[in-house]
Amino acid sequence: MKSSNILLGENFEARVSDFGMARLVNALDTHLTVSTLADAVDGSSTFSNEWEDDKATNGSVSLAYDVEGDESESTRRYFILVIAAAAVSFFFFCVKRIIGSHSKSTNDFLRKLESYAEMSGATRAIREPRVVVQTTSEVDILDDGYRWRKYGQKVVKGNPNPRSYYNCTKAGCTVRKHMERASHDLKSVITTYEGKHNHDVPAARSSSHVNANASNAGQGQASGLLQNHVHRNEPSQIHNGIGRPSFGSFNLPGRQQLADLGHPHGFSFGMDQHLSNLAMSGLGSSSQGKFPVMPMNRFMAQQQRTTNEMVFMLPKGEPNVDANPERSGVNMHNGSSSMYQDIMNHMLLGPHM
DNA sequence: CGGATTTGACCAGCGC
DNA sequence: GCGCTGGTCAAATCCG
Repeated sequence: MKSSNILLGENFEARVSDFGMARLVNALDTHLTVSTLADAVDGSSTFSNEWEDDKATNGSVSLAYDVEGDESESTRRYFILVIAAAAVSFFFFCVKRIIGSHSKSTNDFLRKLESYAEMSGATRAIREPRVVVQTTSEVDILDDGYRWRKYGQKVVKGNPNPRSYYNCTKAGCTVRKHMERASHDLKSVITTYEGKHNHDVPAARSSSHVNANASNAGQGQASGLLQNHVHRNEPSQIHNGIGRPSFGSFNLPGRQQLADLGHPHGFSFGMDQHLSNLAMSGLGSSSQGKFPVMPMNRFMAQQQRTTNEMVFMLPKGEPNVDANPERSGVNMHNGSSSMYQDIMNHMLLGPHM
């Protein structure tokens, strides 16, 4: 696998509805939209790329990027471009995983995106990669398949809800995460992952993560429900979803759509009206509530009882590059349990396989 | 009894 | 230098 060195700029945040790429994959039954938009920039030139994948997928994707000659916008445009490349790479990773193809046109397009990122001078030292996952959930516990040990809890400024800190229990694995309920929305759970697992997802899960937050009465039971669904029901669905794509068509409304969304620096994966809340956005001092939300399909009915919306974000102020090939393995087949790692690998490394 | 959780203390970074 | 804040440590406690 080749690392793409795609850099995610500061303040990058990405949203993906619901949890697990496999579930996302299952949801992609109509069309996706990928677009980028500069904030109130007039396009003196436009980069666009129309791409059409295998006929079997009936898919087409275009990317639009608006630029202007204003020098003061150069930094912003740089970030937008890089983020766009990362987002599209992420998107194409999804596509490629779904259709199981590596068509020439796909790879050409991805290479073009990569080259754009590199042209932007997108190389910088980074700290541990981070992924922020936001979900609307009745329970605090989001089962990502790994086993975690709680090592601390803290009330942070601006949020009356305590933040819980977890370590991966696997020996030698330094991955950490912390979870908290959003102050503005008690149903919203924000999980921040830091680092990358150096091991596979545990084959079986114990109840290690249950009752991690004693302040939430009854969560252990609810969490157990969630885990049951994740580990019994989902794998079959995931398996069915991968390699059996059901894409409709992709189209790219570009800036118009995002303008409608009212978000200045966004790009989004627009699904049809069945889809609920899949969006990616970058730049800006955005709070979660400011993100555009794109519709995304409903799936995982059991999961939805507790988890309705999932958002992936690369946190602000965390430039991310991780070109370590030893840690770049894609683990899609592990289903939702490896979602976090997939996100990390492909948002940071690109879709090359 | 072993592993996980709780929780107060401690530490480091940052801004003033 | 000091205070604030986020993050981590570790002893005590809980639980299966």
